[in-house]
Amino acid sequence: MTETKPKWNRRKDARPAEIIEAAVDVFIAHGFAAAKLSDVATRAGVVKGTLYRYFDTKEDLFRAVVQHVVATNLQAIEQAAQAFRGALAELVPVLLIRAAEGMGDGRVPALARMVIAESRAFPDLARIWHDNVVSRILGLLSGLIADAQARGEVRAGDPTAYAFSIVGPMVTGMLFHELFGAASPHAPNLVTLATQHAETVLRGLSVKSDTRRSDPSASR
Amino acid sequence: MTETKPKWNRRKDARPAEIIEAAVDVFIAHGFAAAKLSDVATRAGVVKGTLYRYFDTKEDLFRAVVQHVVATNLQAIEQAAQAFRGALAELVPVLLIRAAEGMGDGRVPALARMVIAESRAFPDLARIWHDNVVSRILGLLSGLIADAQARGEVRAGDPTAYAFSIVGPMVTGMLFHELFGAASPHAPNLVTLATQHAETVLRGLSVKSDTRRSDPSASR
DNA sequence: TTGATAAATGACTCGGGGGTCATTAGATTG
DNA sequence: CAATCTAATGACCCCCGAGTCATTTATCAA
Repeated sequence: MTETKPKWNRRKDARPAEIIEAAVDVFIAHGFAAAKLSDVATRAGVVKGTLYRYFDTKEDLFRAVVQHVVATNLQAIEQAAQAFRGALAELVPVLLIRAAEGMGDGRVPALARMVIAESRAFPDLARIWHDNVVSRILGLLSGLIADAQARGEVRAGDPTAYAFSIVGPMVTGMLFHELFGAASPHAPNLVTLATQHAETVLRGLSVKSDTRRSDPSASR
Repeated sequence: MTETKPKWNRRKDARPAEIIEAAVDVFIAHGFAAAKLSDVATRAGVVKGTLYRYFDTKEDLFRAVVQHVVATNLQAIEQAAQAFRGALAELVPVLLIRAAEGMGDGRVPALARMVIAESRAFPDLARIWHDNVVSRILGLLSGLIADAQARGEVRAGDPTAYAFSIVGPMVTGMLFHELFGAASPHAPNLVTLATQHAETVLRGLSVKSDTRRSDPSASR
């Protein structure tokens, strides 16, 4: 047993990923302000000082965390919807139910919560989230809606607002679970919500229906 | 000019309200962790030490702030909806549009954001918000929906999930504005969203419609 | 094998802000 | 008009965590 255990080893390229991974957990668990860099370091199997070789400041590390998670979950979302060709009525239920299932792990909602929490202190953080997640999804969806309108499948109206009609309840439902857990008597079952809301909103969007409401002032 | 200005005066009963008022602004502006009690004190025209005569700790003050705002905006919400007797189709547009207008000042959304931000650190905070705001609104609304179902106005389905279908887009829209402002090309106009979504969701809920969708599996 | 390089360490500084407390001085009462 | 009470002050303590840096030591190149 001459030289078995080195006190540590160099991992110039492996470290950043390990640190970010650890930081994700710590930030999600405690929020930005309450997260301690020493905790991050410990969890990464490293010492605090080491962090500063890879990240200049706590904020930098936080930004890296956000971008990491965003990038991770991005292609999945984008592929799922972008690869889709067909009637909106086919896509919406699939989209919502997939969302309901996919958010079960709590990684994305937790990060969304973080972003909501810290975006006032770091406005660029909101921008990252907006540009990479929200804007893409909304753009994609409202584009599909506009197409469906052109094909005469969907009633006249603002496509972006329609996009909110579609995804809003799911977003709210996820937030509800993230904040209040399943304990509340009003906690929605996400899959039920997705199924039922898809049905409901599609009935509302479709041109075929003819509910004859009192006010016939058409668009906008 | 013998005794014009006293250095300060006693305001045993006025102080707490003034302090809370100041704290609302500071907490909303910076979030819990970043808010400095010295700032709160200054804004309240007082010195930091004075705060501790009325609130034992920063957390206590924060809780008081939340409860204050909640209490303030509560009767307004409750009256508006509870006093209402009539068809759901009449209530929903009014409710959503009022929400769209009322949230313009940014007080409630900002606090909601705060609660979202800090609820992991202070779980009881989430409970306060849940019990006093979310639960009441949801209970009220799903009750009205159940009534409407009993009268044959609304299709079968989970009333709570329907409630999410109604309010979700508005909640999401408000959050959007709170987080990203009006700068984004996807920022919804809240009044437009309220109007259009009310129309849409009511078409989706109504039994009269007969969109004849592929799958006739009725309830659930 | 042996320098040279720089990754990693850990003990350190430092500032900021939450919380305290002896003192001051408006109010209050008789 | 005292004498008393206590709201309010402001100087203070002190912890804690972000960020630093001289030193150690694994790794690489020659």
